[in-house]
Amino acid sequence: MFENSEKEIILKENNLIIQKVQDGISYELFKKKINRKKTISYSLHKSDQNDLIGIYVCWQKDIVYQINLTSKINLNFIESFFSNNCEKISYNLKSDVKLLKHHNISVKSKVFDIQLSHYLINADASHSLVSLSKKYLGLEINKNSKELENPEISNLIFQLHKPLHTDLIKKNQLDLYEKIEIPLLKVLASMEIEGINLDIRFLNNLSKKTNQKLIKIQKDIYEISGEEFNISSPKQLGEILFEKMKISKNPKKTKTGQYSTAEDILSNLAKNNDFVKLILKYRSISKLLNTYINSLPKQISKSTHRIHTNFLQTVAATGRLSSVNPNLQNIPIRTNSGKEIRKAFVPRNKDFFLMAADYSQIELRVIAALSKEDNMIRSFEKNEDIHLSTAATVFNIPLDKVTKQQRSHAKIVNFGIIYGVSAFGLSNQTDLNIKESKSLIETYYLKYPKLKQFIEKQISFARDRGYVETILGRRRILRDINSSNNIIKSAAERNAVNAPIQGSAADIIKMSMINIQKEFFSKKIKSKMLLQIHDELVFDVFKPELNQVIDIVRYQMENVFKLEVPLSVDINYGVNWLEAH
DNA sequence: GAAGTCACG
DNA sequence: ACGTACGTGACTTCA
Repeated sequence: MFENSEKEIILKENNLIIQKVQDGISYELFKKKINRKKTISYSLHKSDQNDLIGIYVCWQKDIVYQINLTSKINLNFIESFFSNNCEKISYNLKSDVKLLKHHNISVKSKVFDIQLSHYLINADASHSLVSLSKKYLGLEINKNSKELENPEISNLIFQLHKPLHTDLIKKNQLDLYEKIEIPLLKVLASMEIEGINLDIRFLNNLSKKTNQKLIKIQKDIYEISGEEFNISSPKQLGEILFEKMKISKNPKKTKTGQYSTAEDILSNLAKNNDFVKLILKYRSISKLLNTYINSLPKQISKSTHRIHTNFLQTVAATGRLSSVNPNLQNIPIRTNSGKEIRKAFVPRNKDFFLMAADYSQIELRVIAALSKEDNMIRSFEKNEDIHLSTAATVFNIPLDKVTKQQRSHAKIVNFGIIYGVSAFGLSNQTDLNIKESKSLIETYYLKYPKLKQFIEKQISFARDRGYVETILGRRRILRDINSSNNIIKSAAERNAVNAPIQGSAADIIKMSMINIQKEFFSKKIKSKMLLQIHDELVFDVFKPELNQVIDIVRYQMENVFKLEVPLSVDINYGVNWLEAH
């Protein structure tokens, strides 16, 4: 019906027909037609300033309709498009949800996200349209994904919908996709739109003080070394330390043959060398200054005056989220000077607190539950300090006889279990030599036999099936699990143990985020969820709601999924993120 | 753009 | 006898 209309422009490129839908008769017909379709793919047309100028839609291979916003075809059309019954196929729906929200439009239709669905099929693989078109459609596209234009995008994602949907079912991921990832995307969109308040004046002050410290240390370094050089250059620093000053007999080198000046190496050398201490001091201060103190203020939105991170839902191979522009999942906490930076993250105004809710030892609880290691489960049930009780168990002594050092060793082994422990790695992390590390690990397995069985079971499952699974059935494909190269195979075996643990913890916090948001909505809570940092959620809490919010968050986080161990959550609040810890 | 380093869980 | 912890992102230097 469009072909005969004089008003439409028909373009052909690569067999793709692009039909412009104009004001008047063709638009009216088009609207009726859209409402009869079952599935439509779309791609939002944005200006360089990220303003919405139109939309491309596709419901038939190689035919794309272009609709530009005009006085007649306005946002009402976009709103009804995202409200009707027909399923909308998109690529990176979260970014569209945010843009539409900006225009007060919410997505009510059933949706399918190409990128997100493939993340569940194979998280390690590329989810770019170019890769997916090759894998599922056999198309060789000689462009990189950034060069694809909107009409091409809507055409490709229309064709990708069915094969991806089929693959989701085949890989048993549809439930996880529909019940977790799709609802979560909307939660993340709200959190990103909300943003977090930053105290710029505090950071500016901190910047001045920190900068002075740095200059002083720089001067001291130049004085001792007898020359000025770029301390931030590992190459130059290595030459000063290991050639000019000869501070080590057998300097460790990196894989490219350069002297390694990494922290763990310099820390050892610093024990009896004040110059190296100064270098480490310089390094840590310049890191804080460049990555956080001076950078975060530049990321504040001019319109909202807040920091809006972007949570990436399709990057981490285990099912975790990641955070970019800026990364708010690696804000310093471990050192005293690092902690200062957390004070810059503040509530939206005086009527709010910043509140943090942390899962306590969630990964160890997960491994205790999955392995059904009764001894460890009991420690969690009794709410004991898990590293202390591990030390008591492994060294066969009462809890109150455990030394600091024993607890610290137990802690390192506990983490080692999660990562895939080795005697070498353990001896690297402790003052134990390889022999002592080996015997510590053996004793550990002797006392926690089911943990050892669990590890073996994961590896044999992976060898059998080629993947491992989380508590919600999220898969990580381990193609190297049967590799003839031992190094590669061992790495895959560590992944077979680690991925279900890290991934199950990710499943759990994702579920709780969805439930918390739902509760906030139904109880008309004004407080907002702002950040997720793997085992922690951060909230802007309206003061009158404090007790109610604490109850909701604790209940939802602790009861979201029944494991054979209790889940425990620590909640704190205050006038900044540091106080909320 | 890769390499090295280091911030977090 | 081999080389190692699991998962990320950002910054600086340098070819």
